[in-house]
Amino acid sequence: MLDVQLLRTDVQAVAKRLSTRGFELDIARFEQLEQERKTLQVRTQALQAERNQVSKRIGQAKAKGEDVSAVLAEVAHLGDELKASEAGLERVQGQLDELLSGIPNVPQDDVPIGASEADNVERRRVGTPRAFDFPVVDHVEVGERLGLLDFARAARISRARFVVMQGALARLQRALTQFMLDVHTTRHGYTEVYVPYLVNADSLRGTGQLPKFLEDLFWLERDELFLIPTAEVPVTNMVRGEIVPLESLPLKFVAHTPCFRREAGSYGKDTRGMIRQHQFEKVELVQMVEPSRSNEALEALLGHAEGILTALDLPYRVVTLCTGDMGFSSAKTYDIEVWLPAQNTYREISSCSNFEAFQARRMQARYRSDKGRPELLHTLNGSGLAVGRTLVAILENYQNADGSVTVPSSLRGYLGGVEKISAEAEATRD
RNA sequence: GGAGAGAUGGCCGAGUGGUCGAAGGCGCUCCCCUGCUAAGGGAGUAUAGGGUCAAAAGCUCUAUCGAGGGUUCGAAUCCCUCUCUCUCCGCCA
Repeated sequence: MLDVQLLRTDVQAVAKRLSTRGFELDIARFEQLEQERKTLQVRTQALQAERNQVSKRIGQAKAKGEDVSAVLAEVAHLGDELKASEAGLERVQGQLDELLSGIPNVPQDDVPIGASEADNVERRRVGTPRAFDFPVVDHVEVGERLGLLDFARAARISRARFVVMQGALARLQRALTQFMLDVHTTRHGYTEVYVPYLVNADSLRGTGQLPKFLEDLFWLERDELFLIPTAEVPVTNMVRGEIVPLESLPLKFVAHTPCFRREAGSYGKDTRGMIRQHQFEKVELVQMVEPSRSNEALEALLGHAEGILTALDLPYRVVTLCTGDMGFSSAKTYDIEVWLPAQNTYREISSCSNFEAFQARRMQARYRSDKGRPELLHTLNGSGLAVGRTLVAILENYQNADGSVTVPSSLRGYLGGVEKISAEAEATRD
């Protein structure tokens, strides 16, 4: 949520900046609601003040044993008037909140302006895609030939966009998760947290998934809970409604969770394979920092995510998302895209964003500044990394002509020293 | 799931219809005193929003005693619903 003060003082400038991301702010409506709000609030508060004063007088009079019927008659009219005024204010405030919570974050000045993915700006490429001397196959074929990846059964158990993995592949996913968590906790200074996978609506409002993106969520209506679409939701909401001491900053959390997404509106996209699933594993990095530090924190966080890819020796590139492609709550986002040889392209494997105070304002997540005043935190997060897609990248980039998959050296310790996953090894294992 | 008890400021804790944003204590900040330390004295110490103002300061108003609703001229206090915590029983990983 944007600072309403900002809109009051310079709505034109805000609207202009929002238009760069394809959002048209209804200025007339905002100004009209603000006008109404102001009138109603002033009137309501004046009536409340009057009521309070009279009530106080009644109390004093009664204490002295005086007759209060005259004063009571005086306030008789107040009740209905106040009630009507309060109701009006509440209605307008509600409309204002609705308008406000539907406005996306304002992009930072250095975010490239553009309409879509096509206008994102590549920032750097790291690693060289491997040259294959045999026809590469995609991860689905790699996994199915090994007998370790099964979409048909998953569909029977559940429905489309789910997967069953077994044997060395299931273990490889677990190894990846462990590896990522270990790197972030021991080398990058994050505190590992374990969090709920079912969250309430307030948490989703806090990080900006609600009210706009209900369609993308799995919703357990009976229990008024939602399956998390990302660990960002429970982890960021750890500080909702809190005022954290300055000394505790920056807060750096890493969490491994499954993520659940309905993928409404993406029916034709990525229907094959594990790229787009209703359920996938992710290791998420979240930071809460002082406002002046959030941009350097974003660069650092991006580096932490990249560290996983370099350790796995997977080629990738970093792109700065343009205004039109950024997420609703973000002020600046970098995507990391990993090389997928079978698609002959780079695909998103991490998204690192600075939300500035946008989420913190919704959550009322604050810290006590050196001036002693509570101020809104800046929140950031990024995948470090999407485990499922990392698995895809390994299967494709590390595939061999004989159908086996080499295990990246940094993961071997997590797999009991196994160097290669092959059909034969699977057939002979205990 | 059943029975009971509770939720007040950074913390402890008083407050069962009136001058209560809330006694008292602890903690914290500033000042004074004390040649160190200890002790003592004084002042201050929630959050959000509105109005005034170019802005800030200041002044002023409103809201908030777990959350939401209700009764009342007036609610921390009475009523209803919900959430959470604790104790006992049951069940369970």
